[in-house]
Formats: sequence, structure tokens, C-alpha cells
Amino acid sequence: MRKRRETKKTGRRAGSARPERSPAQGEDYEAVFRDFLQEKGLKLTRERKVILEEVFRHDDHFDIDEFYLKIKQKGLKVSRASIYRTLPLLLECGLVDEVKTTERQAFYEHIHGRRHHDHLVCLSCGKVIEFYSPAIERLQEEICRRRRFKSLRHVLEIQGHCKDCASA
Amino acid sequence: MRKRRETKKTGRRAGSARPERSPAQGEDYEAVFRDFLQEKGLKLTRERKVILEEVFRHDDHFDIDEFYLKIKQKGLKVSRASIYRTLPLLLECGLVDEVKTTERQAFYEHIHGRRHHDHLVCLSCGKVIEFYSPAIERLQEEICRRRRFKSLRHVLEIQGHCKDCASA
DNA sequence: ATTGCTATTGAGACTTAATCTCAATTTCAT
DNA sequence: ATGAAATTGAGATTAAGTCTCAATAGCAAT
Repeated sequence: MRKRRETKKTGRRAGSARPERSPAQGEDYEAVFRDFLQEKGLKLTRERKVILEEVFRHDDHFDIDEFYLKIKQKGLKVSRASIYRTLPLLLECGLVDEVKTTERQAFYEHIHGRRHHDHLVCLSCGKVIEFYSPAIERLQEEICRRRRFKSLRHVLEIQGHCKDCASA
Repeated sequence: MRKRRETKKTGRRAGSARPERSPAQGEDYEAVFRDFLQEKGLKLTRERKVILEEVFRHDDHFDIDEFYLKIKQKGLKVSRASIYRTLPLLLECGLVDEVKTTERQAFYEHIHGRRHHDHLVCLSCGKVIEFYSPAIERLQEEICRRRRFKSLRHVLEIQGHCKDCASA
């Protein structure tokens, strides 16, 4: 008996609800995924296609549960298990980025054709603000080089209150 | 029926097992905690003392489960619930730092009298390497200022392979 | 198109970190 | 010493994520 979406969405994670992106622009992500799968001897199934499409329809951060519900609402059928199995693949082939927040859940966002970026997370309203600092990136590389640490990815998240919530 | 410590400790989180710190130096953390509790109308119980002492005996990162077992081994009796309840207090009064890793668990470390720092986490052996970059700190402040974001804390974690694991 | 091997799926059981419950106990200001 | 209020612990509960396995679907070769 799943009991999700209970305490969730109570005003949090409202964010700047951007409109969904039209699926027309940039179809190439499917090719990227297809190639990746083929190389690993995996199959491009109906479910994986649905998930891929849906990921690229979101232009915002999303969590898996929200994502599952959205797919369900559209009448498409993909199980939670498949989503949990497919997202790591999308991560692995670089189409999706994973953001671990301090809360228990992880959030995802597609990154194909987007720059890597980090996040400011408002602890009051849940808004996620993106930023990118080439200087910070460079410093991180420097730190890794000095310690002969082979960096694969990083998470930089600054938590606090956004200007709207700070004044209130 | 708790079934913990099952898949854990299989070589991971080995880290640089520093010797435990003698409890003699820097007793003041107890005063800090006591004052904090008093201010909030909370009580300094036996359990909280045990937890505090144990936290400051560790000079390394630790997770709650490991921590619970260590206390138990010493014959001291503190329930898991109390640990889960006390650590947030230690966090709140600034005696302890929480490090969310990409794995599901959180790790903790005491920070009283220590500088804030960030982490390199080795995905193979689990080792946690600390670093501190004033330049990065400054850049972060700059980013927040520009967006009128009131920063409370941040997490910067670079994941990859440490020099030992990268060569293997 | 058919075949056959293999990857994949979905429903639901399972795992596990973390939280909650509540009666019994402890702290501490008075 | 006393009593109001906070705290504790054992165990139930929650919820994210993983696993199982029989049924199904992709796809390369024919």
C-alpha cells in the first residue's frame, strides 16, 4: 500500500512553474539515448521512450514520485520500478542530472544541451535557483588536481532563504 | 526487527581511521551544549551527555548506526530514538556538522573548534577527504549577495576516485 | 515475417533509515 | 523534597528505494 503525496506539495517545491517545453526542439536526445543503450546491449523499450520524453518535457526539477504521477495522469503506463531503473541510465549517459537535497529525496533535471550548474535552495518556499560560476568550477578542478583525486561529479548546494522569503 | 550493518562496512568507509581523541582537551563543548539547552528550556539528560561525549570522542565522520553500536558496545545505554533526537540539537547549536552523501545516509562530524570544510568523497573506498577553499567560500558569498539570497549553510561535495582507487 | 535468445517489465514483497507514539521516568526550578 | 514539563525507550509506522520472478517485448539472424 503506497501512501505517497501525503505530506508533500504543501506549498513547498512551488518554485517558478515554468511551462512545459514543446517536444519539437532538440529531438537528438533520443538518438543519444538509443546509442547509449545499444552500446551496452540494452533495448529501447516503449517504457524507456515514455520516460525519456517525459524527462525532456519538464524544464524544471522534479522528483521521482511527482514524475510517476505525471506519467500516470497522462494515461501512459510505466511502473515506478521502471522509472527507478531508467533514471540511473539517463544519468549514466549524461542526459539527466541528479540533485541530492538535504531532504531525503533526490531531484532530477535533464541537462542535455544545458550547462552544468549548481543550486541555491530556499528552505522556506522550496524554490530552486540555478547558478553557474566558472571560477568555482576552476577552483574545484585545482583542488582535485592537487590531491590527485579523479573527480566525476560534484554537488554544490547553498541553502538559505530567497529574497522573497527573507523579507517576509 | 532491525537488520542493519548488513551490507555496510564491507571495506567501505574505511577512511583514515584516526585514533580517538582524548576527552580531556576542550571540555567547553559541554558548556556550549548546556547553555544552548537551557536557553531553549530543554534538559541536559544523562543520554544527551553520553551522546555529546561520544560525538567528541570521534574525530572522524560517522553515521548514526555506527554511532549507536559504538555506544552500545561500551555498555552505555542510549536508544536509537534519542540519538536521532539529539543530533539535530547538536547541529542546531553548531557543535556538529551534517554531511549528506549521495548514498542515502547522512554522516556527521563534530565541528566545535574546527573550521568549516567541504568534502571529496571516494566512490570506491568511501574515504572522505576534507578540504577548505577560502576562495570558493568567497565566491559563494558573492553569488548569494548578488541574488539577495540569505545563505544559511552549504554542501559542496566532489565525488570521484581517490588517488589510491584511481590507480587500481 | 518468424524464431529464439535475452533484456525488460510490473505488481507487490521487502529493506532500511528515519520518525512517531505513549506510558514510564527523569530533570530541575522552586 | 516536590511537581510540572521534558525526555526516554521499545516497538510500531512511514516512505524512499530495491528486489523478485513470471510474463512480455526487442531485436538480430534467419
